[in-house]
Amino acid sequence: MSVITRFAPSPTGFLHIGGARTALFNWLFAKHHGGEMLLRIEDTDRARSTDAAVTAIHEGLLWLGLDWQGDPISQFARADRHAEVANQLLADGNAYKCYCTPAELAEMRETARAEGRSTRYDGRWRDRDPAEAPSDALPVIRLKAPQSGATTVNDLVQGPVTVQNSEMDDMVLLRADGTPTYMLAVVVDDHDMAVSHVIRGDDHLTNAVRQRQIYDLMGWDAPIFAHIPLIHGADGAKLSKRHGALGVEAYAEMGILPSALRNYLLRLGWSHGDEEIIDTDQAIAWFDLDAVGKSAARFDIPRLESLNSHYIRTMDAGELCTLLAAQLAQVANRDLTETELARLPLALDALKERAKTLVELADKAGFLLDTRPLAMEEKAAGLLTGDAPALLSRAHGVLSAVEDWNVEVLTEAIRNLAEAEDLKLGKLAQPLRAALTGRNASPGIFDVLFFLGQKECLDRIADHMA
RNA sequence: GUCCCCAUCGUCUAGUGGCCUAGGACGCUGGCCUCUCACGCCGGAAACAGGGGUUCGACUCCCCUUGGGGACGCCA
Repeated sequence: MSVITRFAPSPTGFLHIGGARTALFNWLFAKHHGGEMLLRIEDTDRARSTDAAVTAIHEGLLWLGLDWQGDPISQFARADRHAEVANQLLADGNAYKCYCTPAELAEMRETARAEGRSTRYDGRWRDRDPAEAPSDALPVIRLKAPQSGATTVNDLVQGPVTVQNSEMDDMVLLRADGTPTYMLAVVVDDHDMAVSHVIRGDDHLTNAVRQRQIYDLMGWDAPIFAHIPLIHGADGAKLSKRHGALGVEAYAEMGILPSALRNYLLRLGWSHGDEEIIDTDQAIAWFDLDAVGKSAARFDIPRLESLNSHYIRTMDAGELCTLLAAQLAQVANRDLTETELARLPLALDALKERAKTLVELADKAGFLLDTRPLAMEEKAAGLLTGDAPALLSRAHGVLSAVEDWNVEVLTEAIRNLAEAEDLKLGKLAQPLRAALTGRNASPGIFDVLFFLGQKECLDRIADHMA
C-alpha cells in the first residue's frame, strides 16, 4: 500500500508551532515510507478563513523545508461532493433530516445540563415521520449513527480507542444552508484523496471515533489513524496564542534556523534511543510512528536554542555568512560596505560559537561595522578609566609599527607590550577590547585586532587615548 | 458534569519483568582551560505520583486513587 499523508490546517492564522510539528511528522512519515504528503486547506469556515493565512501557512511550511505533493486542495471548493455524500447517506437510510432550530437545541442542552444529563442531541427527529416537518424550517442532515455496540479506532500512537456508541449522538453532516460540516468534509476528503494515514493532533482523537462511523456507514475503508500528543506551554497548559503558540515566522525572527526547529520538533514526543542531534536525512531514515510518545510535551525554549547553536556552528559557512550579513543589514537599517562585508568571513568562526541565535550572532558581530565613535556599554566604559588611556596610547604606538597585520604578529606585539609594562595580559587586553568593540566581552583580542584591520583599530584606539 | 487519553530528573526522553546503584540531552551547578565572553573537558545535585495486587522478581503487567490533558457546536 502506498503511503499518502496529509496536512490539513484551517487558515485562520499563521502556521503555529503545533501545526508545524504535525506537518513535520506527516512529511517525515511519508518520506520514510516512500510516499507523499498532500496539503489540504480546511477553509469551510468562511467567516474565519483568510487568504493571508493560507499564504502564511505556505510560507511557514516552505521555510521549515517541508514540501507537499501537487496543488493544495481547498476543502470549501469541494462542498458539492460533500453534499453528494450526505445525500447518499440520506438515500440509503443512514442519515435523516432534523428540523430542530438552534434555539430548540440550545434549550434542549440547557435543560439536560440543569438535570445533570448529557448534553448530546437526543435524536428527536431520528425516527419521526418526515410528514411532521414544519414547512417553514430548513433541516440539517444528521448521521443515523448506531445506537448500540461500540466503535473502535486502532490508533497507531494511542492504541485501540473504544467508545460506546451510546455515548455519541447523531452528528450534523449538512447544515441547514446545505454546507457540509467539518466532520463530513474531512472524511470525504481523506477518502477521495486516498489518504492512507491520518496523522494529526490528539485533540482529534474522539473525532476519529465519530468519523469512523461515517466511514462504516459509507462502506469505506477508514485510513489508519495516528493521533500525536499536543504540545503544551512551559507551564503545562495548552499552548494558546496568548501563551507562546507563535507562528513559525516568529521563530525565524528570533533567529532560529529551520534545521534546528525541525530537530527540536522531531525530538518533542519522538525519540530514537539517546540520539539528540538528528538531521533531516537521518530523521527520514529513522522516523516512524511507533516511537512517538503518548504524553503531551512542553515547549522548552532553552532546548531549542541549544540545538540552534549547534546548527549555527555546524552549518555551511557561506550560508551562515549570508544570513549574518542580512541580519546585520536589517538591524543597521542600511546595506553593508565592502569593507564590512569582507570582515564577516574572517570573524565568523569566532563569533558563531558565542551565539545561540542569528539575532545574537548579529549582535555580537556588531563591532565589525564601521560606526565610530563606537557606542560604549557601561562595563566597557569602566575599563577605559584610570591608566587605560595612557596604556592605549602606547598600544597605539606599537600597533602603528606593525607591518604584517596577522594574528601571529599581533599576538607577539601585544604580549611584548604587556611584558614591557609589567602587566598581565588581561590588564592590557580589556581596555583594548573596550576601545575596539565597545564591550567587555568579545572574541579573543588578537582575533578582534585582525578582523578589524590596522586602520580601523588605530582609529578606534585613538578615540580613547590619553 | 459525561466520555476519551496520558503519568520516569525542572524540561525533552531511554527503559517493553531480572542488564536499573534508573541512562542520555537541555537547563542548573563545582572545577579545569583562559586576555574577557563563549567553546571544550572533568565532576555534582536532580525522577520511576500514591496505594493495592500479579510474580521468585516490578519503572516495566492489572486495578484503584490522585494529578494532568483533550473532546463533548448547524467551529475546525
